[in-house]
Amino acid sequence: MFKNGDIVKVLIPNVINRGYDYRLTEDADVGNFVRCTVMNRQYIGVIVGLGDSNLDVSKIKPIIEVCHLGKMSDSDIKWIYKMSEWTLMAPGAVLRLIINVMDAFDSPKVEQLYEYNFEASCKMTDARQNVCDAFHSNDNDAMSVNDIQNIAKVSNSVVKTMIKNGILIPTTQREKTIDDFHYDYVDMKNVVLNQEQQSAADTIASAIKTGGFSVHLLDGITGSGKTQVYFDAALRAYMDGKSVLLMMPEIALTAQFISRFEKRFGAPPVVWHSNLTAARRRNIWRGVANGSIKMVVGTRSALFLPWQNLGLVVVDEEHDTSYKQEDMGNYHARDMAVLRAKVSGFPIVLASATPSLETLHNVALGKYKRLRLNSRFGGATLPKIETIDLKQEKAESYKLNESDEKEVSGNLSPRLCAEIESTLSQHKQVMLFINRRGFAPIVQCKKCGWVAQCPDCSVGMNYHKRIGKLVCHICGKTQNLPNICPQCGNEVSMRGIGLEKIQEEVSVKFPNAKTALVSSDTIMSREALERLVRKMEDGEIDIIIGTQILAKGHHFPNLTLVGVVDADMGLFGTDFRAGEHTFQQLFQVAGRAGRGEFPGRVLLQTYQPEHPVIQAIVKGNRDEFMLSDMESRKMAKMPPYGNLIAVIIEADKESVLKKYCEQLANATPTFENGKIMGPIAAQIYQIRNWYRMRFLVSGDIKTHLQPVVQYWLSKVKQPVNVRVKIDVNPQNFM
DNA sequence: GTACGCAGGGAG
DNA sequence: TCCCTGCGTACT
Repeated sequence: MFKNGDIVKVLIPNVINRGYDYRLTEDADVGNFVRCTVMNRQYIGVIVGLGDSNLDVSKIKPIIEVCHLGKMSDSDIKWIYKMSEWTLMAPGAVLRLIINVMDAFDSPKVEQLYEYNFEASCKMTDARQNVCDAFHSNDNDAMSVNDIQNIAKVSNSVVKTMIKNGILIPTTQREKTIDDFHYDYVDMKNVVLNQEQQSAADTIASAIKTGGFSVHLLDGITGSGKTQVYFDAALRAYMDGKSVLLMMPEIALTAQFISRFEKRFGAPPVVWHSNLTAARRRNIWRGVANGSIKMVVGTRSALFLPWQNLGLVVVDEEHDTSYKQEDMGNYHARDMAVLRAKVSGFPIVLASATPSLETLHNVALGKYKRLRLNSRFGGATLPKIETIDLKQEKAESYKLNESDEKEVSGNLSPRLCAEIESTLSQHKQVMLFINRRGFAPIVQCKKCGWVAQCPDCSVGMNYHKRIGKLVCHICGKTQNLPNICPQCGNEVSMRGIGLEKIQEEVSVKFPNAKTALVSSDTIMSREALERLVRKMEDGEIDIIIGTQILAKGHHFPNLTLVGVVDADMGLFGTDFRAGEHTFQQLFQVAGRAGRGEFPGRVLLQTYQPEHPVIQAIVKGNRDEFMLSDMESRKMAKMPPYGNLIAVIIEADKESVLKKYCEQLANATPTFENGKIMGPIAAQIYQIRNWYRMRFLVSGDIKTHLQPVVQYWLSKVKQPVNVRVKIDVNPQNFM
């Protein structure tokens, strides 16, 4: 306990902060949130210890106030520093992930709020639908104009018109506060676990009871009932008075999932994701901080809520790449969750049908305990998976109009088409998977070879037929499609396959089928996805054509055929994880077929039917494939058999970038069992007009690379207008 | 990161 | 002489 007048060290939630000293104006403790100023700006910081700078007393400012809402425990603070050590983010940058609800300590704002008037009929445009979805994702709470714009991602004029037309109606100005909610859960005892599930649940339960750090991998195929097992664990920890976090990727957080939760726990979960109103974020943050919210279902950022007495974390779909944060700092939420459990000493559950290689490696080392669920629920059988060799079975070309002379080359092989035909005739549904948005990934001149490029990034632009424009998939910039080549004036052609192109082919070859296109371009919110799921369930769709957004989470009982248009896509990247990720993705997609009472079939179109990844999926031998992939990583000393840190240098001026990289290259330290490679131009050299170079630091598994990188970077002064991004265990090699 | 202060250059 | 810009520094 510190006394009024003591000098304490306060961590400021700021990208560069490592702690500043302040004078207390009242008694306070380590872990207390305090309000203070840095350069005349107010921040909420955290007391992390006794002041230790040798500053003149006159320079040390007083704290404005101690906030009596929540507290960080010693282990929470330790976790911040551990995470900082691991990711090489400043501790303040880590704290900023926690204190990201800026107004959590202010009294609620008085703002005009609006309700959505569901009685009013109006013309539904895309933008208005997004507004409607924004209300749905916040339980139809009243919202401010600001919230509506931010969440629905619409302009002010859309909101204004909706107010004028009476679709949005002004309502009370008071925001709901934490006291307006009650979060009590009980075991509804309406689920009977099978023997396998029960034994897994018992193992986790005993870990919760004993306490202390342990990692459990809940390893079971889709439909094997992983959710109910971790629900069981969550209940036990909750009943023990512990706080519980159920973490999952954004797209797995479905209405289906929420209703299962509600059924089991007797009340809906507190849901935390990126599309919440400011008031709701504030409420949940405060509720977690004061301990009244003890269970949250949320995306990766929920790990950074101000947890009190956190006693269990579940990471569902632990292999999912969306756990890797890449814009605000570089951290892997799954790994940081494990770190948090380790520091605080509580059990953590990782769940997946296709665990990551890193996790399986930890199982092999005996660090993680594997709990297998083998039987599929309700007797549903796994789909039969076959390949179609595109070298043997060429897709037939087609005419866009009967009268056309020209034929367009197709991408759906005769066998796949025949299977679609027969599936449709049985009144069953078809899913076609192609993991590329838009119509064509390359727009090129037929004569001179000119390729449409993004003016701000060094990548080609994709043609999107739906909006009739060229789109950059890196920065999102759109441009008009040139009618003729701007270089030589000749005709331009579309090359490569995209989602929209497949839809075109489907509409020609199956003119009577009702199709739906599903990608991040057409599905802007979880609600839009839910609507689609409902349409699918109601049989309003015959053929659903989509990207990986379709790969998980949904039961479609009538879906019996899945066609993967290009199974080779992603197999031959430079990324050493290409095989693993392709396997996981195709495995997940394959899992969509035949989840109901009807057996499913999966057809993979490929030029490489003998490729080990394809063979592993066909034979369904995940473990064998993982073993062989693991072996090749071992040979190449790649993770998990080696450590990697990517250091990406970005600058808006090429000269500055070049000079700094040169200095860094000259300053590379030598160290045992590892090396620093580079600089090379990053795979995407230019993004949003910033130039990018990349160093790769590698070392064997026992070498800690973080201190090497830290020492190396500290030797060269970083110029202004240069960004240094440090990516520990990079997942992506852009 | 970002506010602020200083030095240097151009316009009046 | 004033003001704008660009760079460097310090922030407790």
